Amino acid sequence: MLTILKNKIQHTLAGNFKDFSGLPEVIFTPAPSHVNADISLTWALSAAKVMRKNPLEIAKKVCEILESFEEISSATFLPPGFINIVLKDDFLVEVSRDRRLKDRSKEGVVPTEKVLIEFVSANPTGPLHVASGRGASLGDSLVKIFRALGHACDAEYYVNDAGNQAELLGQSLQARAEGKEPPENGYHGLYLVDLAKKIPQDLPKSEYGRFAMEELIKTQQQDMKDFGVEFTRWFRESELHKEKALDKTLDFLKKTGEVYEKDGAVWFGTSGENDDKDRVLVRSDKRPTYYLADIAYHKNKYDRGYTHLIDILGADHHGYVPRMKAAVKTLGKSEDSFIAIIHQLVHLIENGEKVKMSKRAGTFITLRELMDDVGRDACRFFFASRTPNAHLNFDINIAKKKTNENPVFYVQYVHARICSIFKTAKEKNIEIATKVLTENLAPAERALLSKMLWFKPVLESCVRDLSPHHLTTYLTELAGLFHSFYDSCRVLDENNLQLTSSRLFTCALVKERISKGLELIGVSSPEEM
RNA sequence: GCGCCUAUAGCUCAAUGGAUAGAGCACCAGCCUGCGGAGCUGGGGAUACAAGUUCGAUUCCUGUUAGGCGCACCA
Repeated sequence: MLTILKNKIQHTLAGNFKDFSGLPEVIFTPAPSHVNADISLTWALSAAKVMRKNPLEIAKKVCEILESFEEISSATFLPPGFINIVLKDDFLVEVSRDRRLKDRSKEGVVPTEKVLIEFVSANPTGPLHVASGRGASLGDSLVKIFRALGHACDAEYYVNDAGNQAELLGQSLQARAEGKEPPENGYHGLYLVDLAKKIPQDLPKSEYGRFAMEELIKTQQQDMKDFGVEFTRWFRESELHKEKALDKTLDFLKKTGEVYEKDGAVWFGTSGENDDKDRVLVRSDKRPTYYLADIAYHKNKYDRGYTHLIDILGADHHGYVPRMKAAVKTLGKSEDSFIAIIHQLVHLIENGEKVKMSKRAGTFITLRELMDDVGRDACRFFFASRTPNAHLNFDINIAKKKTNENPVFYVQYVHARICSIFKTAKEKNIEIATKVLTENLAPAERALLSKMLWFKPVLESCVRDLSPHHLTTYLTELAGLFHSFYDSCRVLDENNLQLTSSRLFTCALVKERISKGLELIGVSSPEEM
């Protein structure tokens, strides 16, 4: 409904200023707290450039136009040309009742865009560590947000089960089974000690690698499940080999003329605007590289009908992006059909010092340990609240405290409080209204309703920036406004049942937003805490 | 050496080029004979440094400093 108003304003302004071309788009932003309005526009400021007129005069004219709108109570302008809109209470109430996230105007249209987000994709040689948790949180939240807004979006985990890692893994496992230390370049994590105890008695040693890998894949799948992350598909590299996808991809690439042989290896001419040097596809010993397999995998994604591929990678793999972009281009796909989200690494801090993590030495902290210490909700909320391309500091001491130093409790508490109110209301047989009373709307309740206008726009920001952190910020703000409302507006008042049921409805709306928002980042909405 | 990312309050995080830079936690002062005090109200406290573009810069450009990551016929 807010979109409808925006479009209406856009058209009206276009009509009123039809002498000008290239007028800016109308963009609604929340009004800053000190101006006491619902919506702000900077349209006059940007229009001033196009019109070559004083922005303040434009703003004045716009306000005159907006004042005639039936949805708008007042429109005021301030230097240098800000416009602040106060909605009429009944319109605000109507809008806040609208829970639709999907745009109904597009219903019936066959979706032409299919997004595939690939994330985590950790090697099946050990349990998942905390950095994978960040990628998992990002990916899963984005998939859920994309879907909530009505986009077709799938989630995929690429299982690298075909490399020569299985052999090394097998050797490491065998060493552990014999009570020895794994080979120098092997896997030293203690998880293999536990796994060694589970080796079936009649299993030939040649199968140890396979066995360990399958077990570790199961562990990773359980980790993801317990972390609240769902994948549409766990795609195995071995599937590509089965259908000779690497050979076929290589043939395809050869036809483009960018493939050549040198020193007995097959090279791909990726250098140029993207990459800084050419890359090997097939080694001189005829074994394909990971790169060729990954090109085949991405080709497979396109062939399955996905129009937009999003890969979520840790910063330690960012150098990989240029060659993938080069490959995408050679596959005949537009460069913007492939997007890499690079998230910076997670630094664990314990007792004020950085925890050094080494996968080879087996001294890394697993996602499982973190979840057990901190709880899934706190983990998910914490990971989701930072923009991907910034480093994330994770203070283990604070995390372990399970105190309200983590804002997730602040948000969840709103949900628990509302549930408690509902419980009391039910005991007293007070019904929830289907509408909020617009007369005598208390300031705190009005502020709360106004905040709820921004739920969907916030989700759209998340899609725009490919990050769920706007949502956690929003939820914290919404929670703050609710606590404030709760404090100043008594909900249950048996002397005024009409007001009571109206406020119960406001609570119901908040509860819906909070719980939906938390759900989108994989956090639970407890009814009691 | 080259490339990518980052620097905002004591801590952890926000801010499509906009207004008085917002929150949570911590700290100080208040608030419970009513729906959950894991709460509310008030207070102090921040854009690494230097130039530039702009009516306007935390945001964009350049440089400096500090930190993280990457530069394989590994994945």
